[in-house]
Amino acid sequence: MRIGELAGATGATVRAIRYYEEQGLLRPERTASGQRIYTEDAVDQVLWVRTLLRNGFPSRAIAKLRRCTSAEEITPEQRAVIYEEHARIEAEYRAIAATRDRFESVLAFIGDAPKPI
Amino acid sequence: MRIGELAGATGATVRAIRYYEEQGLLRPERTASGQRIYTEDAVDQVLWVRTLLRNGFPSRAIAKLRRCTSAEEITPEQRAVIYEEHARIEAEYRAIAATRDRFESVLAFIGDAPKPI
DNA sequence: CTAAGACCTCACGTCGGCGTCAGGGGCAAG
DNA sequence: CTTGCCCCTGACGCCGACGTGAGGTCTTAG
Repeated sequence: MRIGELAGATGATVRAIRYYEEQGLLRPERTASGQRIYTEDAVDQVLWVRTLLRNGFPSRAIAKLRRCTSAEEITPEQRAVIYEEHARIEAEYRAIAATRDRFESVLAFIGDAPKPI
Repeated sequence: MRIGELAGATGATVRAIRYYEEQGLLRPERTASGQRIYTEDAVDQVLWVRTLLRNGFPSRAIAKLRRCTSAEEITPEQRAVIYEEHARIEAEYRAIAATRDRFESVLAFIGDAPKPI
């Protein structure tokens, strides 16, 4: 598929997809004339990349993990990135959970009475 | 307390605290010579502001919520902000939880074998 | 063959949350 | 009184994840 189709399938913009490639997150083939050609897998890859980005992953961390596909060896650096990011995401998860709880208790009062935030 | 003490008590930098004021998130008193004076409450306020910012709240949303303190009326706009941000944080919570789970399953394999991300 | 799209590569603009000077004022201790 | 530290107001810098042209090329429908 070409870039426009991939964009449509993922909800990303064309510019964003080119940006992901620039950051080493995607490696599409090229036609003789230079147009990018993506496999079907790219859809899931882009969706996953966007999930990670939304969750605060720096694109460099994603790029480092990018090469660990099924049967390959995992490098110590990749292992470090995984531990590091896991810790970060665990902390973020707890923070979000706390904030969400606080909002829910606020919502329990809204509709009737105001509540301080 | 003065700004340096507040910074020490909250882990924020002096610059950050001045920035929060610039965005309407804090309203310290001033001495005759212009120095900022904070009450004890400011510590919790700053901590809460930073929690919200870490959780992806735009500072303008925080500013809009800032005025709804205990006994006051809540405006429709504030109500809207609360619902809106609650939806956002709920979505983010689910996304983070999913990513965390994915990482945990990866971690279950690391140390022994590589696992795709 | 031609015209409309879709695509290409630079390359500068934007936005939020501060960092980081520059240049100057306030204040408690010795 | 002066030394040293904290404080003040601008104002520019930075970084990441794109947006937004400009100016040219490719592809495909008619």
